[in-house]
Amino acid sequence: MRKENHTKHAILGLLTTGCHSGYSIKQMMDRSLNHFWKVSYGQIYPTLKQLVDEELATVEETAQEKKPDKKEYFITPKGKKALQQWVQAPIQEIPAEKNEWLLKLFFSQPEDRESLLSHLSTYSQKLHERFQAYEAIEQMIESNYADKQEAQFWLMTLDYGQRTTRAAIEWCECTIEKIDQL
Amino acid sequence: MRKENHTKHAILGLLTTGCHSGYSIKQMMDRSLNHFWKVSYGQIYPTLKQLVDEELATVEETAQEKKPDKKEYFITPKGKKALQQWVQAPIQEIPAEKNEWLLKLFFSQPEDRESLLSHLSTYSQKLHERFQAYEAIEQMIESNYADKQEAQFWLMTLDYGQRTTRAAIEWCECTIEKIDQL
DNA sequence: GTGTCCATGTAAACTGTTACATGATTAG
DNA sequence: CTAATCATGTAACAGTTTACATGGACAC
Repeated sequence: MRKENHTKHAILGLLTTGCHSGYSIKQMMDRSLNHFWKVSYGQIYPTLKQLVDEELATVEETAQEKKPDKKEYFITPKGKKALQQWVQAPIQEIPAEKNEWLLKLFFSQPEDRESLLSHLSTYSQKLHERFQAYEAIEQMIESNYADKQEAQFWLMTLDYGQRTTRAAIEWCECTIEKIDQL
Repeated sequence: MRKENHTKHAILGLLTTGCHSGYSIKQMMDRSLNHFWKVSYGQIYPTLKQLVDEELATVEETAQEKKPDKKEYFITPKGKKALQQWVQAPIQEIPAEKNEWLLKLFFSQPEDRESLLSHLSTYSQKLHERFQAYEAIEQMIESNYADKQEAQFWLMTLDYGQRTTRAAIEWCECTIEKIDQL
C-alpha cells in the first residue's frame, strides 16, 4: 500500500495560482493554506526540483535587477493532468490533528487547575487571533480575486476554518467555566 | 531551541491511567485519545524502553498462563514529576491539522464539481461516524469511570471533539448546497 | 546600523508509519 | 478452520523541521 505525497500536490497546485517561485509558494502557504497545510523551505525547494525531474513542471532562471536571482517554475500539461487526477482521487482518511492542549488537559490532575486555566485562556486568545486572520484573508480574497472562479473554493476552505474555530472558542469559554466551578 | 517530544509524555501519561503494557497503551490511544493524538506500535515499544532508560518508568516481566509474556511498566516518582512539569509547561503553538479534503477543495476547478460532491458526502459520513464514536466513548467513561476524578478532564476533551465535529458536519451540508447551486 | 524583505538552498536530526516476524488462545 | 484478540518487537522508509549558509536592497 503506497501512500501519496500530498505536499507534492499542494506545491504543484500552487503553481497554478500565480506562484512561480519557492519563496512565493511559501508565502501563499503561510497566508492562505496555513490552517490546513504547512510546509517549510526544506520541503519546498527539493520538491520543486523533483517536480521538474518528473516533468510536471519546468524552470526558468531569471536574473533580476536589484534583487537576487529568481527561479520561476511553471506547471506543464502533464503536471496539470496529474493535479486533476489527484484532486479527483478518493480519500479514505479523516484528518487527525495533534492537539497539544487537549493532550495536556487529558492528563491533568485537579491540582493542575491554575495552569490549566492559564493554558485555556492562552488557547482562546490564539483562536481569536486565528479567527480574525481568517476574516482578513476573506476580505483580501473578495477584493483581489472577485473575478477568479477558483476563489469561491478558497472561500469555502476559509469557511471551514471559521466554523471550527468558532466552535473551539465556545468550547474554551465553557470549559473555563467548568474548571472554575471545580 | 529544542523541541519536546509530546508522544513520550502521552505514553508516560497513559501509565497513570491503568495501562501498563505497550498493547494496552495502544488500545487506550485508539479508543480515547484518537481524535487528538495517535501512535503506532513502532513508536510505543521503543519509547517505553526509553522511559525506562531515563528512569521515568520501571519494567516487570510477567509470564502469563495461556497468554504471551507480558511486560508491565510503571511510572516512577521521577516520571510523575516530569509528567506534571510537562502538563504545566506553557504552549505556544496552535495545532495545525493537515486536511486532505480541504487541500483538494482548494485546488478544485469548476469541472471537478462531481468528484467534489462525492468527496464531501464521504467526508460528512465519516464525520457522523466519528461523532457517534464520541458519544459511545462518553457513555463508556460515564459508566466505567464515574468515580475517577480525572475522568472529568477526559470528558472535556471529548466535548471539544464533539463541538468541532458538529461544526464540520454543518459546514459539509452548507458547502454541498453551495456547490449544487454552481 | 538594525531589521525586514527578497531569494535559494543543504545536511542533520527528528518523528512517525508500514511491513515484517512470531506465536498462543478463544470465539464463531 | 478462520478470524480476532492478546502480545512484543525491529528495520526500512517517508515526511518534516531546524539550523546553517549566503547576500543584496531598502526603510527607519
